[in-house]
Amino acid sequence: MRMSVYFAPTMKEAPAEAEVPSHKLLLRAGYIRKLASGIYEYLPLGLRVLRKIENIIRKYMDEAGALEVLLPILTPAELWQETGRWDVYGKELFRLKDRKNRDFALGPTHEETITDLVRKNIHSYKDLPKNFYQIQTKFRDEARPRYGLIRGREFIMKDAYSFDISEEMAVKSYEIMKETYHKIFSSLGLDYIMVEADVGAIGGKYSHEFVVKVPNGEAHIVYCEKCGYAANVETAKYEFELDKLPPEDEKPLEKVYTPNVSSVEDVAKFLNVDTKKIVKTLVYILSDGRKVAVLIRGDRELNETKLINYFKVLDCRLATSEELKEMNIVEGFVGPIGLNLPIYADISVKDLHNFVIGANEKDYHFINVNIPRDFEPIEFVDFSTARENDPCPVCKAPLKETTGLEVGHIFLLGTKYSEAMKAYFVDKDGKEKPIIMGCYGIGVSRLMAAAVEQSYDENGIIWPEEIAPFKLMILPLNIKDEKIKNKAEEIYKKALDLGIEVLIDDRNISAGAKFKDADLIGIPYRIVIGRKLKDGIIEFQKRTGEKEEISINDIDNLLEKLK
RNA sequence: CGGAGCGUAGCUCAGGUGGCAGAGCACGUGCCUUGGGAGCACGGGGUCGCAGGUUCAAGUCCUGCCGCUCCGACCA
Repeated sequence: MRMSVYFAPTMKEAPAEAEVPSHKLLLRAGYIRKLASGIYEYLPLGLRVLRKIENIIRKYMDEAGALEVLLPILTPAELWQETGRWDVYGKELFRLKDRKNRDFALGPTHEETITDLVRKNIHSYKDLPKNFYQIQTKFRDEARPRYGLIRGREFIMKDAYSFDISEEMAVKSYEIMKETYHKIFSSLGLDYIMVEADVGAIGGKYSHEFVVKVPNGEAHIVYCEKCGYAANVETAKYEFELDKLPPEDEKPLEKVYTPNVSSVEDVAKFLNVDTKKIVKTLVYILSDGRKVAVLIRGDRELNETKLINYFKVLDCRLATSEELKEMNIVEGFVGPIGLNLPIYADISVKDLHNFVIGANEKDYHFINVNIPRDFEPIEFVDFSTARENDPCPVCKAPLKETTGLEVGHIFLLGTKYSEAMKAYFVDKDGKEKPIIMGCYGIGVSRLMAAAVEQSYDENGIIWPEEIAPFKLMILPLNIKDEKIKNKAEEIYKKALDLGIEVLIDDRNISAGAKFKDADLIGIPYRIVIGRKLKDGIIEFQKRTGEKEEISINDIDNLLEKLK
């Protein structure tokens, strides 16, 4: 491709609205443009990257035996009503009406549609297993689109759905997808990690996330370098046995005056005790209306996902100041003794001695509290958010913490959708049974951003070779110099003949501008043809920084290597 | 959805107390230049987000709306 006729509008400055590196660079380098919040146009360069990513995904999905389909984006409300998600999905679901006033939704995901296809066309165990996938635009009316391609309202996703005759076979399908995802993400040239994940609202038995490691990512994960354990902090087990304080003799319970001292830090300072000996009492309202008190050691953070899962509710939240007042609870001095609420405790509170709690009275705390002498929780449960240096739940080595971007998520769904939508098959024994499902997503457009987040410098993008829009860029520094121009054209033609994806900057602009644009766009390899041509020398550069001067006689060898 | 901020040329932004719409970059033409976003000259480009109000006069003050971004909640 020739830059002189291409469309890659670069910008010296990033638009003020762009905050994160991938957003700024993809805009500046002419890969994308914004149409509206969370809605982007893919320019020629951007589309090439998308296609590269898609093709890698396709290759491994096909290899795994998955069958590519293309489902409608526009889906009738009836399907969503069947599974109840028309109501549950909420405002995130883009809804619209047709001319006859019928309700439709723009597909945010396609469990309903694919299950409908399967129930209408697959009836026997002989037709199973099946795995269908598609690469398609998805719509979610996000409350807060952000970070460019990372969280959009319209985005491109690969979604796949497996259908099996038994739990055992479904697990097998799941494992095949897990392997396939490993192949895909390593082929994309990305530094990623697979972690255990929460199943979330989509439901199901278990789930893994594939997370590209980037600084300041949205996903918080802990992992063990020793044994390979890795999990989202939402779901990572807290191994408290190794985090316990040494046993102590019980001291007599005492109420102490702690004027205006309520936060854990303040109480620790005021009473001169370790935050590990202070116990926070949090009052939560569950989505089914229940109110509970949850105790957790002062140095730990409560994990609401674990709370939701334990109480088997959809959601939970901390009680507001007003609600506490209505319950006659003294905010800032809440404690389990004399509290008229069901009391649950995080395992961090177990075997804790002589600790501090609120006295349910303004400006007072109890010290030297002991379980079960002074009160007894209903149950000790793992409610803690895992964090760096916690012992690994598998091998006890200290965990590492990192952040990343979730780019893939796989779920073993079970029969949630097949039962709701009556997707049954007749088994060998003649009995009708629900099909066991799995679903598997990859954020294609988000991957494009994730790749940039992982690999860039102050001058621009540094694409992994696997997904770069072009492999080679040729820079004739002075197009008015016939010799330079002709040599560049000659190399360009050779590269094309060899099937190398090559971009030549044949524009009549200054050398500096060509270098700046080339750095910004981030093509992995570069041949620079300038002054030294008269000595028979051209330069071969990698976007990562290495440069070497080579003789024009070695060009054929060089191109052969790039093939 | 809660909190904060912003909206003036394609982009980045300046335009105290109300008084002729601005700069740099980008764009066009010409000259010159070609190893890190060169220089000179000339030129084109605006519904100052929208609507209403106050005023002799509004980019500027007031009200409402819209859009965009950030923090949080949410997020298969």
